[in-house]
Amino acid sequence: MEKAPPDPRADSANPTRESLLEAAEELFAADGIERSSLRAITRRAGVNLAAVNYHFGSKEGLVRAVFERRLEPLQEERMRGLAECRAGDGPPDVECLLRAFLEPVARFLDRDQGRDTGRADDEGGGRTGRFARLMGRALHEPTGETREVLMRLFRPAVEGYTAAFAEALPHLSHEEVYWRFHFTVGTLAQTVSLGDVAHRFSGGACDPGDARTLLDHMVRFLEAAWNAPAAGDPT
Amino acid sequence: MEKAPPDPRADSANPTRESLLEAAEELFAADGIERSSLRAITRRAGVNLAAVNYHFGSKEGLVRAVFERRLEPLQEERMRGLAECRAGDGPPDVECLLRAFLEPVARFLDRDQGRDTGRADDEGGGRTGRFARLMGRALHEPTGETREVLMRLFRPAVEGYTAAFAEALPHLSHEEVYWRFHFTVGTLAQTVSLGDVAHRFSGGACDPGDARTLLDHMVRFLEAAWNAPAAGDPT
DNA sequence: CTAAGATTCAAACACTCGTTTGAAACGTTC
DNA sequence: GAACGTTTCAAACGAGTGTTTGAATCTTAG
Repeated sequence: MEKAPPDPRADSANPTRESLLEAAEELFAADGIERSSLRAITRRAGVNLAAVNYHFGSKEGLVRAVFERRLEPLQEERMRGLAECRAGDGPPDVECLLRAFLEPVARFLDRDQGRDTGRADDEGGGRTGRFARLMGRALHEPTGETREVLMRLFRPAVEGYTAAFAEALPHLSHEEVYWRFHFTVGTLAQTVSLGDVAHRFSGGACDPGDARTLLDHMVRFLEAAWNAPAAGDPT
Repeated sequence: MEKAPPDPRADSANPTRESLLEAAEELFAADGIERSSLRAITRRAGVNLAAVNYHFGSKEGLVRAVFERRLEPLQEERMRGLAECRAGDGPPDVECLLRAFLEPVARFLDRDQGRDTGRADDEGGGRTGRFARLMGRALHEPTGETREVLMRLFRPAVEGYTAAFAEALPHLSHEEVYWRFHFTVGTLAQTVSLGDVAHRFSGGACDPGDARTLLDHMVRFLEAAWNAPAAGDPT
């Protein structure tokens, strides 16, 4: 209230804002949010230190903007995919739901983000996309406000998809649907943020940069998991 | 090399060491490693600020000690469980492997840690066990050396269990076994460190403090997932 | 051209961090 | 009880943090 950032139109048009978001995303993904100092971010972005507080109000505001820039379109895409899975008459299909939920993230896993980062891939990242690692990591950073931002951004998709899964698998209890959805998110988060660990442990057999193959692995794994018998079911 | 900490015998007998490990574990779990300052830790432990550097050499040494204290027995327990699953003649059973791998962690989820912490359960922590949350979070903290410590502690279990899963499901490729194991760890990590999110999103239906029920949910989910058809398999 | 507003900049501020220091207190052994 | 090594303590150090400030610069309109 007392110090709203001066964003008259926080659109794309501002080069300083954009380079800050780019640099912050890179460093957040590489070193974590807390370890990335504003001095390092502004140096990388080639702008003055005070620009962060001028354009975003605070470091927290920058963090929020970084997440919103990526997560809002991602969640919208998820909601569109959910609507498509519901296009038919009967209950939605489990595989369709899984693909609609996972695919927008898998796209981030590809070496290049599909975004206009200017230079192709500088030394900054590892084997997987920058924002992919950042997203997986962000869930586990307990910073109070960041967590609230993520919850707010995720909530519509969580509610929409759990409802759809409940329709697709009507024999599952409310509790079980939520646990299985939680497990699904865990599978995704682990893969997205720690794919390089799988690469190392597997001796190179697992390539987290091959988004298509990885997505197929995940869908096959999770589809069978969702179709597991319910709690009291003796099958 | 040049400044080895003076641990002649780093055993349990030292009260300052012990209170430091306790306080550090609590704060690391609650606020994250980086956000927990040595001043806050030593204040909570009721010891002098310099005690950390005296007993552990550095903050990094304290972090390492916190993880080793819990993870070494946990991994040993996992290895014992793995040996039990292999007691029979045929290939090991998938459910047996899952329970042997997950159960030692699920124990940490219970409100009381089941460990000899002296007092039963002090106020520390939220709905799930302290160390449980810390473990899930630690995987995602990119601190260079902490990560190496965790990799070293986890490696034997990873190798042992992936080999056992490969025997249990011989139709799976090397790559697929590692990915599915990776997904399994993700499911566990998410549950362990973000169980309260599931609690919130589910409107209270999911209780991450009920370790037994939760373990059953996970095993049922993951067993079906492991039994999913292989990559090229048209079933 | 000039006045007004938006943006950038170097410098400083107030603070916290992990670590170090050197003296005090402690416990043990001769 | 004196001497010793171990452990604790208050205080400070130097470096790094996010943020603020006020003047300089750029942009745009009257």
